[in-house]
Amino acid sequence: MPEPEPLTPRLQTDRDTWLRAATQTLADSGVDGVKVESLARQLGLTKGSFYWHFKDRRALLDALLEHWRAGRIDDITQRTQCAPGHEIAQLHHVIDTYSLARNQRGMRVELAIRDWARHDAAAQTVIDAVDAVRLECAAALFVAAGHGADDAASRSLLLYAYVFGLGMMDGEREALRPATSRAFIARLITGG
Amino acid sequence: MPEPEPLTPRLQTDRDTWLRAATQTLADSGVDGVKVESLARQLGLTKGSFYWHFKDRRALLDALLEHWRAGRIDDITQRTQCAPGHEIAQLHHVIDTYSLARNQRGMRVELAIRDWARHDAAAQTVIDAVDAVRLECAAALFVAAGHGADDAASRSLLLYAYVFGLGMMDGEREALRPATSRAFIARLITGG
DNA sequence: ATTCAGGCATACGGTAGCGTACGGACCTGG
DNA sequence: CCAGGTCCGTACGCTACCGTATGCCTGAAT
Repeated sequence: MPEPEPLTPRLQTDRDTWLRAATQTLADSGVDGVKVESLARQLGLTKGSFYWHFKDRRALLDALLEHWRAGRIDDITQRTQCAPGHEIAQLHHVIDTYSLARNQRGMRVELAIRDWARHDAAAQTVIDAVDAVRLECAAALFVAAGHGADDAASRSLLLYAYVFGLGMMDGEREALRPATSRAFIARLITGG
Repeated sequence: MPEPEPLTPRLQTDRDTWLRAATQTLADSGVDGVKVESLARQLGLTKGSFYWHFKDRRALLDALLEHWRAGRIDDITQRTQCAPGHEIAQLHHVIDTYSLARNQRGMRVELAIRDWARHDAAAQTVIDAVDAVRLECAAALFVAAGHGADDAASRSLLLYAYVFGLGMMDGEREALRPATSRAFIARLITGG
């Protein structure tokens, strides 16, 4: 008789090892740098392992996208919840979180996926979904802070375009800029 | 005795054919899509032609970078010259020019090079040089419009980060957004 | 102890791309 | 007419990568 446990416990572990290495390589070298044999060498394994866990390279990339999508949507929904009256402060926190070097790795993954999305429909779909949720969440904060719906939508777009544009222009050097400049820009965006 | 003309006139024409095709492919598929044999097929030529005009693939990429650098620096220095008193209007024009879909191709080239710069030192050097000139030019306009030096630098950074971030997020859909929203954001950036 | 599936290695064929060697067509000056 | 340079095609070897086939090893269930 078949056992009631449908999934072996350790089965996902090694699969996730491949996923983590792939994410790291994606951040470092872009999607074209994510190669099966290259990852295998890096992990001290061979393709035999990879093709046991994944149907093919595309399956790895799709798993990567899905994992990123879920993580980003979780992240933004949590990060945009706050007590009434603190919406502008929370928006400043969002700006800092995204633009500061502290999660430079997350920014590199994001930029790699955005570039990937320019030639890949699946990646573009994920980007669109994440962007939509982010814009909606930020706009809700602006509305709660007293801005009109159109203003809120425009400011949200400015916020994210600035943050990701900064990540693209500045890269790692952002942290060197004076905090007063960052605060000045954040005030321009939030109107606070 | 050697002739005084150092360069044959038509020599650059076919070389530029390769450069144009490479730029187009760069915009469409990123730097990894720029392949010698692929370009040759696209042009109805063979590698024999390519390796006569260029030492290797890297030489093509370097020529691409240099051409882009010169063009962008020319463009921004021209676009930021204006009569006194019209600085803010000129800045609005810069924002529109960069963010509107009208030069979507230029934006795709720019995004491809920015992505390329994340793994290539030569591309990064070019990006840095272009960014420096752009920020300087825009900041000069802000200063001429009456802003302080720090404000001007911050607003310039916000301007370009927004514009390129928008190009990355929105891609081709930017033109669909209402003009009132674009104008609202431009006023937030320029303070006009 | 035997069986069996999970997990991985080895080995292979196939493709795409880089760079080189070489040859040939064409034009131009002497 | 021919010598040399320009411009390009053909053919080759090499490497990196993808995906498949297949076999080995190990631990757990019976």
